[in-house]
Amino acid sequence: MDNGWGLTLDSEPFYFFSANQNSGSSSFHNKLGMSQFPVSLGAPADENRMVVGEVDFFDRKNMIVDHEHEDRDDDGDDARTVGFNVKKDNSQSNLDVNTGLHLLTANTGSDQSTVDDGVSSDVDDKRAKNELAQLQTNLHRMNLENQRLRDMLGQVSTNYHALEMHLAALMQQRQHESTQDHPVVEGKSGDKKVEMMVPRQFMDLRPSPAAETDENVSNSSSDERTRSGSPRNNIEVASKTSVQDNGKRVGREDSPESEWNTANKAQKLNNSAKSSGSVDQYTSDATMRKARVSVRARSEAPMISDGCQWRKYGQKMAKGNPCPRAYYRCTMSVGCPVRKQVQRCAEDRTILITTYEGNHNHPLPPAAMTMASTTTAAATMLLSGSMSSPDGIMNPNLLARAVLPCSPSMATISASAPFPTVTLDLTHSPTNPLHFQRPPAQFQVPFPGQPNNFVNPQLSQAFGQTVYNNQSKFSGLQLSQDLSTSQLAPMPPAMAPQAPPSPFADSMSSAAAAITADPNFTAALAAAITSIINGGNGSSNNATNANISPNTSNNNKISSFPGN
DNA sequence: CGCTTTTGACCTGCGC
DNA sequence: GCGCAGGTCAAAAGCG
Repeated sequence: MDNGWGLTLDSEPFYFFSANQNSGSSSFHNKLGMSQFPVSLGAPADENRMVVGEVDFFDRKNMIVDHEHEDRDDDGDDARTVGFNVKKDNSQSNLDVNTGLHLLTANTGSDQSTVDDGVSSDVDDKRAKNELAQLQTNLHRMNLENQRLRDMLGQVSTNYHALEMHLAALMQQRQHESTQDHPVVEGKSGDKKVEMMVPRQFMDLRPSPAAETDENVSNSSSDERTRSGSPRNNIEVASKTSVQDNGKRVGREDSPESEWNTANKAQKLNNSAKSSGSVDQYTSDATMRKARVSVRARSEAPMISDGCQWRKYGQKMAKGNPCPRAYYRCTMSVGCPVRKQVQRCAEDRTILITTYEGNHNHPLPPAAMTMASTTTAAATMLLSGSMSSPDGIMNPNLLARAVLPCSPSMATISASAPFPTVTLDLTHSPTNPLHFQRPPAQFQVPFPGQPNNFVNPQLSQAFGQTVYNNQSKFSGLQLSQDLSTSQLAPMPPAMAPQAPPSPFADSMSSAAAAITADPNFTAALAAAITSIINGGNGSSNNATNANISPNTSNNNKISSFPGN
C-alpha cells in the first residue's frame, strides 16, 4: 500500500478497517474513529465535493494531517493507511484524488490537464498545497456542520428524555388507577408499569427503574451489578442460595469472575424458581433471559476480530465436534461480564462460530461498537420478538424472519438452548451487493457508487454510529437510544446519545420493528459482521488453519487455535 | 516481570 | 444416585 496523495479507491472496496484484536484497534481508532460506515453529511453538492461521505466526523481532519506526515517509504504496510488508501505518485505532481465514488475534488477539471510539462515542480507543489488547503477548509466546514448536528442531537435527546419522563409519569398514574388490587413488587415510581411492559427485555439492560426493585436487584446480571457499583447484594443472595459454603471454591466469590459466576448461579437459581412459579413471572422474565448471539462466518483466522480485547480462560471439547471450543472473556474492563465462545463448525471447518453473551459494562471502541451493536440488535429482536407471543413461547421462524427479513435463512433461533440464541449465518453465498466475501486480512465495507446505500439512519444508529444523513432523518434517533443505551455498553461520550435508556418495551419493540422493517438490514448486518471477520492485520492472517490436536480423548488435551 | 495461554480439575445441570 | 456434558477456575507454563 502506497502512502501518497492520490486517493485510490476507484475499483477497490473501501478498506476502512484492519483492527487486529490485540494491537490494531488503537491505531485504527486514532486513525479512523467511527468511520466504519459511509456517511452522507449532506455536503454541498458543489464542485468542491470531496470525500466526506466515508470519513468520520471527528477524524477527518486528523486523517489529512496524518497524511502530511506519513512515511512514504513505500513499504506498503503502513497500518495508518487502512482507512484511506492514499497514494502519491511522485511522477505526477497533480493531486489525483480518485475515490471511485464519483466524488469530485476541487479543480477537478483543471487537474487533469496539468503536469508532466516539465516546466516547474514549484507550480505543482503550489497547486498541491492549494488543494490541501482547500481540502482542509472543507474539512473544517464539515467539522462545523458536524458540531451543529451534534448540538441538534443533544437537543433532540433532551426532548426525548423529557417526553419519556412524561410518559413514565402518565403510565405510573394509569397503573396506580387500574392496578390497585394487583400489587406488585415494591419499587420506585413508575416501576410497576414498566415491569409489566417489559416482560422480555434484555436482562442486561442498563440500570432502569425496574432494576431497582428488590427482586430485580437480586436477579440482575453481573454487568448490571458492576455498573451499579454495589454488587454485594447480589453476591450475598447468590451465596446464600446457590453457592456451596464449603470447599475450595468459596474464596472465589471475591473476584470479578466469581461475581459473574455467582450471578450466573443466582440467575439459574431464579430461573428454576421462575419455573416453579415462586417468582413474579414478568420480573423474572425480564431479568433472567440472557440472549446469545451466535455468528457463523467463514474465517481462516482463529478468531474474528471484533474490536474488543479478549482473554482466553478455557477450552473444551464439545460433544459432536472434533474442534475445541474456546472460551473468552472481555478484558477491556475489569469485571466485564461479556464472554464469547469460539468454535469451528464440525461440518465445515472454515466456518467459525462465535457466540457472544452478555453486555459490556464499559465504553466500546468504534471497532467493537460494530459487532456489539450488531449482536445486540439481533438479541434485541430475539427478545422483543418473543414478546409477540402472549404465552412467552417464541416462534423461531417468525423471529428469524424478523431478524433478517430479506434472508430468513441467515438467522435462526434456538429456543431450546438454555439461553435464547440467535444465529446469524453469514456463510451463505451473497444475496446482495453488500454481502460479500473479501480477503481475510482487512475489514472493509464495499462502497457501491452511491454511499447513500448505506446511510439509513436507523441502520447506522443501530450500528452504533452517530450518523446523520441529513437533518430530516432523525427518525432513527429513538432507535439508537433504545439500542445503544439500553442494550449496549456505554458509549464513549462523543458517541453516546444523551438520553437515558428507554425502559419501555414498546419502544424496544418499535426499535426492533424499525430495524426489521428496513430491507437493508440484512445487507447491513451481513456487511458489518462479515467485514469484521478476519479483521486482524496481516500477521493474523498468517494464522491460517486451526491446528486441532489428534488427541481428542480428553477434553482438555487439545492444542489451541494458533494465535489464540 | 507481568500478562496471556494452557490444561487438569472442579462444579453444576440434566437425563436416565 | 450416577454419568455425561458444558462451563469455569486457577496453577503452571509460555511469551514478549
